[in-house]
Amino acid sequence: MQKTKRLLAIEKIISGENIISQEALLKKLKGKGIICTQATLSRNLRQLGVSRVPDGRGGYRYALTGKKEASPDSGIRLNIIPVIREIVEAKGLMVIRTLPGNANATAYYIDNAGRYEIAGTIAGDDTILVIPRDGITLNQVHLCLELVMPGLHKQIERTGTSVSKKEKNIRKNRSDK
Amino acid sequence: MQKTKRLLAIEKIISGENIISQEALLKKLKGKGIICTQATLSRNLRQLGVSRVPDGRGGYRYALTGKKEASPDSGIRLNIIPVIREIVEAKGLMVIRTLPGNANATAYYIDNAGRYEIAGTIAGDDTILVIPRDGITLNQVHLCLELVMPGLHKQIERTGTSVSKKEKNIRKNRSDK
DNA sequence: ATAAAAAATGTATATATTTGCAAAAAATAT
DNA sequence: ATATTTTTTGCAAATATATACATTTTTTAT
Repeated sequence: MQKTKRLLAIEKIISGENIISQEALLKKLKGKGIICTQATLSRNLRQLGVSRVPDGRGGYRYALTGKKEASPDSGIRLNIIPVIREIVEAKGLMVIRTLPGNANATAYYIDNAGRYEIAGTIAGDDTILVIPRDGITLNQVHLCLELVMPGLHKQIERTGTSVSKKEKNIRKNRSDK
Repeated sequence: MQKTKRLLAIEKIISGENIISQEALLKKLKGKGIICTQATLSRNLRQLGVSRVPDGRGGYRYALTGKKEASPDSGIRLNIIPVIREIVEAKGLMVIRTLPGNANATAYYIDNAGRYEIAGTIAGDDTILVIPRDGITLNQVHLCLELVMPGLHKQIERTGTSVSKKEKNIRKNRSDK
């Protein structure tokens, strides 16, 4: 997808250079062969959690805030799903089983998505505990994970609930905002 | 000077409420008898290092960035506190987020305090799950942690639940600087 | 493969924020 | 106290960013 590539490029540029406006970023991207409009950039920046912060010298620059610095390799994004073996719900929590040794990387990935729905994750060797915030249903967490890792549920066995049409609606509303 | 008073009021408002635009802030100030134009506000915000950050839910809010919190009173500061970034309550549990790699040491520290209120802790890389004993409220756990790490809540953002009276006081004191 | 639904994008425009400039207020010097 | 310099402010205008809407592209379902 074109968007993913652009998002990664934006993260990279912003964490490495002094970008003072969306127009400036637009040009940098152009230099990399990535072309879009300022409007798209505006939307992408919001999505990435990028904000315009005072640089302490009377000006402004764009910076990644709230979320972690650009993840070095993007490859993990595509490979993250195959290591997930099972998703189990219990006690209002979600337990994700992964291939041995893969829990941490996966949890790290989930954390990095910076989703509000997820209070936090804890990873052992092959198990991740996902703790939803109060007021967040497990279905919402599923949707959230699906957003973070598109295609996830198609591949993974899910124990404990079933996905309904209602869920789809929730999802729709979410992304509409 | 009028300006100083305004700057302080701005900080206070922004750290306590969800401000989504300069216009909104303008009104809040007006409610406190502080009147100025949006242009002045713009200048003040830059001076304060306040920026407009994506709120993760499709909107924006103003937030203090790049500013260290005032660390006034107590001389005794356990160096464990600075690694704690956030405390979230969820599902009757408490999730403590730390700087990467610091969860274990912190959890160990908490365990060693030997508090009855805490059934146990589980730590990943940057997240600790604190499990209260049955019959123990999260507020009790907070108090407990405060005992173990005096000054903790003054420094840490707490999210996930409605705020108790006791806590409001803590917050109040905090923003009063 | 085709239809249906959802997501992404550009255009034009609305909204929000910043800034040049002149006036007013505050601080400093005489 | 008065003049001089510096800082702060409002106004109006410039600039920057966000968004409604229509359209295209991508994804998902049949």
